[in-house]
Amino acid sequence: MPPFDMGRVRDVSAPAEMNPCGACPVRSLTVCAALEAEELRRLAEILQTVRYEAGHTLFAEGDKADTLYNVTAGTMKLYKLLPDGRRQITGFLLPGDFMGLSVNEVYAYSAEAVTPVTLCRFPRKRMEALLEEFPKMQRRLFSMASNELAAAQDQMLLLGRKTAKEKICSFLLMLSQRAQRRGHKENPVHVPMSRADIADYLGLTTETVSRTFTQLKTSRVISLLEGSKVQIHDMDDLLDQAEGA
Amino acid sequence: MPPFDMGRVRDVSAPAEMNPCGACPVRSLTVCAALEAEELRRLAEILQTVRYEAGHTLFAEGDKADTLYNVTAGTMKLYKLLPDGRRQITGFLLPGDFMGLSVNEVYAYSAEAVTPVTLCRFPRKRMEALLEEFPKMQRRLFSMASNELAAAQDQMLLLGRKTAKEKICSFLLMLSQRAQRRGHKENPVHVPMSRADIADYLGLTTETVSRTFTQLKTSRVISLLEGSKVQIHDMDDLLDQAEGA
DNA sequence: ACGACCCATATCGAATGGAGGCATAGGCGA
DNA sequence: TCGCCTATGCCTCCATTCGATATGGGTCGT
Repeated sequence: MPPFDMGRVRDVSAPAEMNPCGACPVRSLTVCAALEAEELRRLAEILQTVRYEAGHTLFAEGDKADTLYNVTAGTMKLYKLLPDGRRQITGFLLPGDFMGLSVNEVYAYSAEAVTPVTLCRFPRKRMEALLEEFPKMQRRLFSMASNELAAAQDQMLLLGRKTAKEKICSFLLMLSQRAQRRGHKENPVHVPMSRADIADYLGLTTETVSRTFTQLKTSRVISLLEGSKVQIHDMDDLLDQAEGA
Repeated sequence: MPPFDMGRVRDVSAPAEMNPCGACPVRSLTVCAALEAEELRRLAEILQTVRYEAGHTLFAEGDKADTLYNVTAGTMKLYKLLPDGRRQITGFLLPGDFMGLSVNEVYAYSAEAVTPVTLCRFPRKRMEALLEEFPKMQRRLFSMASNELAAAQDQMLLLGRKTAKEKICSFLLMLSQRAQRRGHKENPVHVPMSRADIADYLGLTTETVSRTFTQLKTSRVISLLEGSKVQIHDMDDLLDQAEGA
């Protein structure tokens, strides 16, 4: 912990009557999609908009899970640790992604900001009450969880059976597709996380990630651009490389 | 496909008025838990009880997902394939487990019986209608999906960061805990699946699985018993071994 | 019932290789 | 300038691959 906590909460929420949700850029992607104006207003009542610096830990595995979050800007990482420090990043969260589902009222992973982030913050109890009231939102959350489950299974295939090169290609492809679904251009891809984070997400070491990037660059599959951007030369080629075809 | 399809459906459902759910041994574990008698009756109306032989494939990745299943007896495996045949088993289903959640109305994995199994079979459409009607069931399903998500994250940590020995120990531990939650004794553990299946679940090869079992046997952590059973000598020791402590 | 045979699965040894570990050098931003 | 992140060469090692053998359950013929 640094002497000054760079990640302290700054409440930047607008007065409730302005309804921050109305102008939310990621509303269509997340749990608030398809809510009526009145329902949105009720949701806005219980949320708080917060901002954290890169590197700030929001919560750790095992903490009491009394808050749910929705990412509205920036990138987060979720991870689990082994006693000796080995780390597995279970997911990167982009704007529109939801975080905080828990089992036994305890977080099953730690959460840290990769870039500066802004989040909607919901007290768990009040959120649950609202879910009771709005089955539409409940269904939406369930559907998001189903999607995450499918993504988790893809990740298991990647971790268990893919080679280093296939892992990196799959990773770039995933970032590209997620960017696209958020209305950004799918190429070049912005890769905001460090080599170490990529390694801990793909079950590799930083050295292997680095070497593999070089190899893909040399074989003209990708180029590394300014500002952590990666240019994909042939999307179909990358897709083949990602599945060993 | 064998000349006779050993896995064909045999409808063994009792007449509707007998309400097969009333006597269901896994009701408390699954989606039907906490349903009232009347709701159970409605559920029973839309389900069919089916039985398949070991080795039968219920559906394959990419098939239209118009049916949901609930395992009532036996063990199933779910898996994904790469074009060249590499396989990752994403999960083993035991009695009480649910299967068939889908994205884009298409199954994201293939499902095959490991042992003879009996299943409750729900038409997707009618199940969805019932979920609308019984929010209690919707919540229960969401809670089951959340648990699965947490389990998937544990599995990512295992696949990405654990050694062969830690993987095998974690696997045995998981089987033991799941048996316990189903009211069976947690030791010795029944391990109904082949070395190849274990390998494809843990991201190893059959040889490594075999060698690791011998190694654990030699170092007196476990014993292999008759009938695919594994005796765990010290549960706490196994837990330490599973996390590299 | 019994043994011979077969096939699938499991086991084991030796050699190989892909990714890891370590050290160092280079680059970039604070 | 300092410190962190990244890149790369060299060597190591764990798990894989390949090959061979053992085991065990099931089937068939006598």
